[in-house]
Amino acid sequence: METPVESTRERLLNVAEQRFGEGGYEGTSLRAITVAAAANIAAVNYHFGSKEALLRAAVARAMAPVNAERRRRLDQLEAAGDPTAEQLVRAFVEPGLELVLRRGERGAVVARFIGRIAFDPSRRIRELYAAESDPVESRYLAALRRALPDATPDAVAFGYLNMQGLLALHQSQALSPSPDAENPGNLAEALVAFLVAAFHQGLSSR
Amino acid sequence: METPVESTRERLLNVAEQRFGEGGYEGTSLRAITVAAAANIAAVNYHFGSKEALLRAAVARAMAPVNAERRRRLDQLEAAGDPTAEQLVRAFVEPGLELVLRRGERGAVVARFIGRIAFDPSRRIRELYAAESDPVESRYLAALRRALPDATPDAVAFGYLNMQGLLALHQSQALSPSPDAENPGNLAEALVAFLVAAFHQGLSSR
DNA sequence: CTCCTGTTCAAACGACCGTTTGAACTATGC
DNA sequence: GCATAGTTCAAACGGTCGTTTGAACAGGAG
Repeated sequence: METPVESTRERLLNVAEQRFGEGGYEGTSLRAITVAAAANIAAVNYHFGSKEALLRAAVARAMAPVNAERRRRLDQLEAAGDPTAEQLVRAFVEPGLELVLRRGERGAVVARFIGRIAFDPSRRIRELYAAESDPVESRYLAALRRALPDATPDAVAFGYLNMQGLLALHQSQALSPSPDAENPGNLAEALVAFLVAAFHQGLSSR
Repeated sequence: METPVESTRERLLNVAEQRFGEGGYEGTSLRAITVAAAANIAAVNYHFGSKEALLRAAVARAMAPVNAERRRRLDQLEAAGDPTAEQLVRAFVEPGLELVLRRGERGAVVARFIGRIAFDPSRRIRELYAAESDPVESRYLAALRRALPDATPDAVAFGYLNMQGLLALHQSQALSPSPDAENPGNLAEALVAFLVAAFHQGLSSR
């Protein structure tokens, strides 16, 4: 071995990210993960404690840079005055899609993993994801309410939910062949335009 | 037995609808279904042939009235001239949410089932759903392109994908506590307004 | 060298999975 | 009556699941 290669723990997280993203939590066995990671079955329980703890660790690792970037953008926007709805939507959506843009194949794997887990059939798993994506939510909601004074708080919350959902949907690539699959940059622009229009026009009438 | 109660086949479909909608396909065992339906394990393979065939039958039964209503509305709209984007969005979204409105508790169960299966982690299952929801798709796309002459075909397809996705998301109740959970009528209106705005403003710039 | 801590390993645990079997039951047609 | 076709049943099939066990291995500290 020339390169000090990844540790067993890292290999498990990498493979878990990929397989959970492809087959979901229930649909992926620890044996499939450990074989692909060239690790022993018992390694999962040694390093993480259980299958669900492995998932939790993978979600936390995958969400950390996204949350950090969202926080950074929010700080920057709010330091310059009251941000517009478009700026806020951009600050939410782009960090989620930049994964795909900037990190090549691994970025696409991470994005699909995040998107898939966010909509897992099991409420338990969805809540596990929600806990990791929570930290910036209330700040975004407050800023959006300020940017859209004509919309009721309920309407803003409704829009935020739709934004979260559509982003996760595109991340997971669950929407059959997305027309922008081969061009993630266009996807981000199209999604931002779509959401901004919906926020501005579609919510005020409520 | 006084009432001729439902047949084993119907009870299996009803329970499958409910359980698959709660736990997803992988997360729901045939034993859980047959116990709740007061049927023998072997009944599934006798009446349907396999677990997947049971799912297929349940999806077909659940989608039939939705597809029929969408077709009916499309026929009616096109008979009266070129429909607007709002009319088309309404004709797509409302049949999917009317389930919840008109059929009480069972309607909500069916809606959640449909929404959940549409985003199942397994590509196989998603394709099974897509096959059932296909028949009206091309008609909608063509009508939408006519209603939005300023948007490119790709942009219209992108909007249709988002509409499909958001509807399924709200049907599945995967978006944590939806603010309109207790009032499905409002949900339909809000979703239509949200989507119509996005279609009109958000797609023309592409 | 010896101890010790951290890691990996093959093997097995009990539980649950979807599916199949063949016998038992039911009702209808003759 | 009897045969027949449709349905239900308990039981078992082989497999896979997440988890646990206890021994083997590694390498730095004393």
